[in-house]
Amino acid sequence: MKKPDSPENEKPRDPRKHNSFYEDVYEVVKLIPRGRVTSYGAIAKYLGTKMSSRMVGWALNGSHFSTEKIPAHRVINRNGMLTGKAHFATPTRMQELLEKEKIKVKDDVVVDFQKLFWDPAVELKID
DNA sequence: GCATTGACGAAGG
DNA sequence: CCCTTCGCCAATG
Repeated sequence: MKKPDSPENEKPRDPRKHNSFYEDVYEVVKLIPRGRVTSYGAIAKYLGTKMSSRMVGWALNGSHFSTEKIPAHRVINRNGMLTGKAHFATPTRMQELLEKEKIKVKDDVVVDFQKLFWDPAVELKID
C-alpha cells in the first residue's frame, strides 16, 4: 500500500538532476498567497509537466514529511474539490484551514474557486 | 521487471 | 450531463 515514509524527507533522490521537481512544487505552494487557491494541474503546467498533474499530488504527499510549512490545503484539483482532505491530519482539517482564510467551502468544494484561483503560470510568469 | 495504484486532467461515449 | 477510458510519471508490491 502507498506508504511513502519519506519520498524525499529532506533528501530527495537524484535519479538525475531533475529531483528539483519536488522542491519546485514546494516552492510554488509556499508562494500561494493567503486566501487563494490553485490546482495541481496549474502547478504542473507551471513546472512544465502539465500532463503529469499526478506527480504534483505525489510530491505534495511528501510535503507532510517536510519540516517546512507547506500550505497544501490551498492546492486542490481543477474541479475545486478538496480531494486531498483525506491526507491531512483530519478529514476536516483542510476545510477548516481554508475557511480560516476566508475561503468558503461547500460540500468539499471551494466556493468561487475560479475567483480565488491563483495560477502560478500567470502570476509568476516571466513575461 | 511487470502489474497496480494515485492529493489529476482531458477527451470520448 | 454523467460515466468510462487513456495518458503521464513515479512509487510500491
